[in-house]
Amino acid sequence: MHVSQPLPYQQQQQLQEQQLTATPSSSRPNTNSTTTSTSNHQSKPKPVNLLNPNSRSPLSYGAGRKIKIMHVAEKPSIASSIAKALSQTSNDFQSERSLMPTHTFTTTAAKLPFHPSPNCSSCSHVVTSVAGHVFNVDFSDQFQSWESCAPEELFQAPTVKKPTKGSLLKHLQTCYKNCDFLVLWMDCDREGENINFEVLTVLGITSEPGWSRVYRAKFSAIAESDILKAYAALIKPDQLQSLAVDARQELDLKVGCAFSRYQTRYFQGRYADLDSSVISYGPCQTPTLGFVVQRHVEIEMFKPEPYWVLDCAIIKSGRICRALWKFGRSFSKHKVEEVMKACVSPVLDINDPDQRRLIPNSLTVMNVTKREAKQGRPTPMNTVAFLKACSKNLGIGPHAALQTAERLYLAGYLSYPRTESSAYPKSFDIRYHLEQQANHSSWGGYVRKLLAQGLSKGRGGFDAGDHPPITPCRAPDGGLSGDQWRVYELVVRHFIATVSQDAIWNKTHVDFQVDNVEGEKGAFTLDGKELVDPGFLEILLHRQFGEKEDDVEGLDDTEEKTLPEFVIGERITITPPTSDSGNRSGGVEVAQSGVRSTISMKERMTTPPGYLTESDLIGIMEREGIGTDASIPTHIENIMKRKYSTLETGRRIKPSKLGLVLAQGYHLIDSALVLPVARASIEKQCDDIAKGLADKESVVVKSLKFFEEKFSNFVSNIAKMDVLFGSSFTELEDAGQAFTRCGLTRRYLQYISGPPTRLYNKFTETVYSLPPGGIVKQWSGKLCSVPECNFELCKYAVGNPTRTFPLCPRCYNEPREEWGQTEGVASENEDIDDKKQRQQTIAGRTIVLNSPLPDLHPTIEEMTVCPDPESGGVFVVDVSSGNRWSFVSTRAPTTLHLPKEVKRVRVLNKREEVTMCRFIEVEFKDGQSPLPDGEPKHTGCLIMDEILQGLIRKSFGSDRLKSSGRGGRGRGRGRGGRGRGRGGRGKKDPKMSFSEF
DNA sequence: GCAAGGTC
Repeated sequence: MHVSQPLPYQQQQQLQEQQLTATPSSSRPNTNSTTTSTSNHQSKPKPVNLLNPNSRSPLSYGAGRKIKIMHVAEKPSIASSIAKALSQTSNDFQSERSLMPTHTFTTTAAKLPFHPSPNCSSCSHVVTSVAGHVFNVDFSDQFQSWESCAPEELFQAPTVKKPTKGSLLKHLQTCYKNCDFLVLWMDCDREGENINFEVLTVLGITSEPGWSRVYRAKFSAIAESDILKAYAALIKPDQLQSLAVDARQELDLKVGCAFSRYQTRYFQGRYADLDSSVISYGPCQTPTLGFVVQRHVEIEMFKPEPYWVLDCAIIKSGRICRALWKFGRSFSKHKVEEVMKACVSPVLDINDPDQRRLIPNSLTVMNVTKREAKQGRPTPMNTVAFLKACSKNLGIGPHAALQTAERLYLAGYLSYPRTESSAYPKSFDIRYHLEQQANHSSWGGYVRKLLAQGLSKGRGGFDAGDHPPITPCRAPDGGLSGDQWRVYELVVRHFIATVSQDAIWNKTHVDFQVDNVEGEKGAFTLDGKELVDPGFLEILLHRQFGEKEDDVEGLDDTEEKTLPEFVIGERITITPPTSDSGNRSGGVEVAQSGVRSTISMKERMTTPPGYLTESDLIGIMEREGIGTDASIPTHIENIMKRKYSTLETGRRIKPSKLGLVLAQGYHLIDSALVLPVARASIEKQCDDIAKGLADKESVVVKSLKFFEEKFSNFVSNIAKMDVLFGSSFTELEDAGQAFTRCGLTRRYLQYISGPPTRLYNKFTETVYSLPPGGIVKQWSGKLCSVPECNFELCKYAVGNPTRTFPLCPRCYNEPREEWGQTEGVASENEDIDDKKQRQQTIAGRTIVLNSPLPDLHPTIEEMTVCPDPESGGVFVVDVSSGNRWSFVSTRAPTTLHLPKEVKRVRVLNKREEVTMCRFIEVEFKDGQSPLPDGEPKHTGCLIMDEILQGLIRKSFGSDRLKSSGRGGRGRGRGRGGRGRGRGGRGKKDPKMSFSEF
């Protein structure tokens, strides 16, 4: 048999590079070496039949020697469970807290056999983890900008996978060094399987010989025994499931972004007061909005109608009990009147021999049943139940609840908060977790009692396998307060309740029948209940947790209601209502025994349903398959953030004007866009991939075509939605104030305060967006220096201290390549997390902290006094109208201050011969020239002229709008990374020196 | 300025 040797690290790197170079350049990213093309990820070069893992047996690999195995889990907590379980027999266990906690240890083949290499002598293990997905799917750089293409082109645009954290790739590659085998321990679901293949991509294992030494551990719980069992029965990663996720990712991205870009552009180009920076669309967020709007429509459509009921009051033993009319209610007043008349009319006394005497009618007790009823203890909580409970009982929204639970999890107080399981796994040590709670001042006593008398088994629910239900796993210790404490207490009490006794009620049910009215029309019932044993109710603060026992109706609260004794056959006189006492049926004899009843008719109105509560919405989303336990809070948060809906009292969600017109607009054009079916169809297609019934490529092609058609239909019918917008929002031409002049029409542009802020020319119907973050003001009437542009310039003031730059509305929106970029080029390996840290955003939009015009834009060039080597930008004259002159860097919060004696600064056309920098002319205020000879003016190049340098004081601001405490820009991200010589800002001599030039 | 899905 062929025995393959492990690939040394360098060779693995080469292999990966070869694979990357083998991909067509058109679909490859051009800059980032860690980026791989989606379409080629996992599929090229052609691996040795991935679907037939046994195509090459590794059994004799490593025979007789020590082998090294790398294990990768989806999150650090699982990695540590795995390490703990596998290292039981080892005595060299070590944990290292690097980027991801990494555990190493050695085991012998005798004590812990590794089946893929049964004849090795021993195994050295390295166990580490990722943190969810390693890559994020996005469009390639050329399709990032909204200006880069028409939205419909996004359907066919190439996608790339960008690392969420670049340093993680290095970490994994380092750990894999010299490893013979790789065992993947991601969560056992589709996403986990996809992450498996992401790790394989990172390690460059896309073909033999690496593939034959890759295994997947399939575990259904994270107890030691489950881990060992999975380790003993390793399988191969399932590429089909992973491909299903790839397909889902691509579809979500393309459909979401195409619709979002299109409708944002369309409506923001027409209406001024949408109050949302982006009009997003998504296969989860839009149906979520749809549910909220649907309820609104139900409420709006609701017409209250009068209905009538019979109200029966039974007075016995000095108490009044209200019996329910078995018939329910009727919308016919006349019918109810007739029944009531029959009920209260006197009847012939059958005991009267003459059959002439009238006596009042009676109710007869037909039946009295008493029985014991159990109210079942609650089911263990999964994420969805937890989120509902937090919203309902604590008034904490799903987003905040999950965040809080996550913090509690990381601090060790709670088990993993994202779980589908609502039943304790067999291996879960309930008693152990309960004992941790036995000393608490509020519930310790109850817990001790419970431990002594014995626990009940967890009731109902479903064990999804990967995580137990949400449970406390650390004793309360005074370290918690506020919402963290409230959430913790809720989980603890609920946990205790799940293993407590059921509550036991004594329930009484009494049936009454009006003597001469047959059937339900003449039937009334009375229910009472007494708590015999509170069981779990004693520990719960929030009685909503109590679950109804199936066969007990009306036990949805814990109120006791005792009834007087009734005996079968007992007859109760019906007294006519006092209002009718004027015509008491001609001297009817009324029984005065103290037991009597009245029957009266009540008019009521039907009432509309309320708006959906968060809890309702979570329930609907779960039922309709919109989002996952982990993502449901995000989708709800999303429709709030985008101003599609608002949170009202009682944690009810009401659609906004914008949300309403969107959802109703989709209904007018194509209901499928707002119903859960779009999501369902994506899911269905992906299911087929996972099951091997369809191949990924053709599913993606087919689905894209499907959504592309939906998109084009949407575009051609957008007018239908626009009508709704028109009646709800202000059109741009009716909004805003005259601001600066357009260079094309010489008419004033209107300033739309937004969000987003923008300028609008109603004659050309053109929208000019403005940079977000700073303040845009009118200026002097000076025109843009670009030939033929002629737009009036504005001022853009940003940062602290404020720097003010010129801004041409048109050039900002239509930049030319020759002017260069406004954003410093990111460091070579910048990943998504780095980028997030570097950027500040307002409502999702990146704040423009520097000059909005590029440095080579003619207007900027005219004002440029010298380069700013530290940032790669240039210094320009600050255009604020204050009386102090300064030069500001276009790419960093750096300012060169001129003294207050300076009256005016002019940038001349003349350039210095060596530095090519422009000469500047400084003019001093009358009699205030600091120059030795009192010269009123001085001209020179800022870099070469010592007098000018002597005048200048340099200051550094903060890059951040809000002070973050860290200050500074972190790593140098200047263009090309040059000019890092100066460092240590603020500590330097404030007088600037250009000697380094 | 865009999605949804992992998780930190």
